[in-house]
Amino acid sequence: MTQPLPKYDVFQAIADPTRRQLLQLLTDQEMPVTVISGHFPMSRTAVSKHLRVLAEAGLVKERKVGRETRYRLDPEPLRELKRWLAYYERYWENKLSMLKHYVESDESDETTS
Amino acid sequence: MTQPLPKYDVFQAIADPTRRQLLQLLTDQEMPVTVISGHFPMSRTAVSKHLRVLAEAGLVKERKVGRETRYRLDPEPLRELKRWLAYYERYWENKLSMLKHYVESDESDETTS
DNA sequence: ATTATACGAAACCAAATGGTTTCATGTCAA
DNA sequence: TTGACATGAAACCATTTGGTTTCGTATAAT
Repeated sequence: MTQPLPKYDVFQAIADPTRRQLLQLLTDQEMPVTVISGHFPMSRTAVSKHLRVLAEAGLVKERKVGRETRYRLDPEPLRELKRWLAYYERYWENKLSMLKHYVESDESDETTS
Repeated sequence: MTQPLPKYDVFQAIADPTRRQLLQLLTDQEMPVTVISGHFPMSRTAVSKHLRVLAEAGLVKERKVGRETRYRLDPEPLRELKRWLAYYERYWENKLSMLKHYVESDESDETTS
């Protein structure tokens, strides 16, 4: 009940460039925190925080193995992004519709004044 | 030269829910600031700032008409997002590859220890 | 000419963000 | 058991962010 109400959504999660790099890095490999942070010019703790943000957004899954925590990509939440994007896709698919809208709103005013 | 070096990229721009609503609102209509801000529970100035962020990311275009500034959607920068997304798409297209990766990285360790 | 409208700029503020360092804890290795 | 390693939690800090209010200015309307 009362879902933990994730603090971060996909949109926020991918807004940060470091987090996007993290996703890319974890695409093909499940990796422990220390190894992951080795790829970034910031402290392990900082990377760890980014990972938690990604985890809250559901973009990575963690798994405890001995004393280490391994992370791997879970692209599932990107579906939402895909759907969001699909809505606008038709607008660049044919620039015609764009132009149409532009002209229409333009006229609707010029003719009224 | 030396491009104004846009302060906001698409990822940041769409991270904010208000700005996503703005995009949606401007999808079918070119609108002046006052009208736009009428759709939001915040000050006109606040909306204006969001619009500037969107403009810097190239997601909206502004046009001065008399004393008003009209904004309209420009979905072009969303192509970049689309491309970014395409990279991950294959990973959810078949969960098989995901599982494969998972098992592989799992074994590569269990068998080594 | 005067007033009202549409807007941006500026100054300001609280909260969120991205980073740090330090400390505590659990697990592995000698 | 003793020490090293892997990690998260906590406290802290500077900057950014998202919002506000106030003021200036350009354009439109009377």
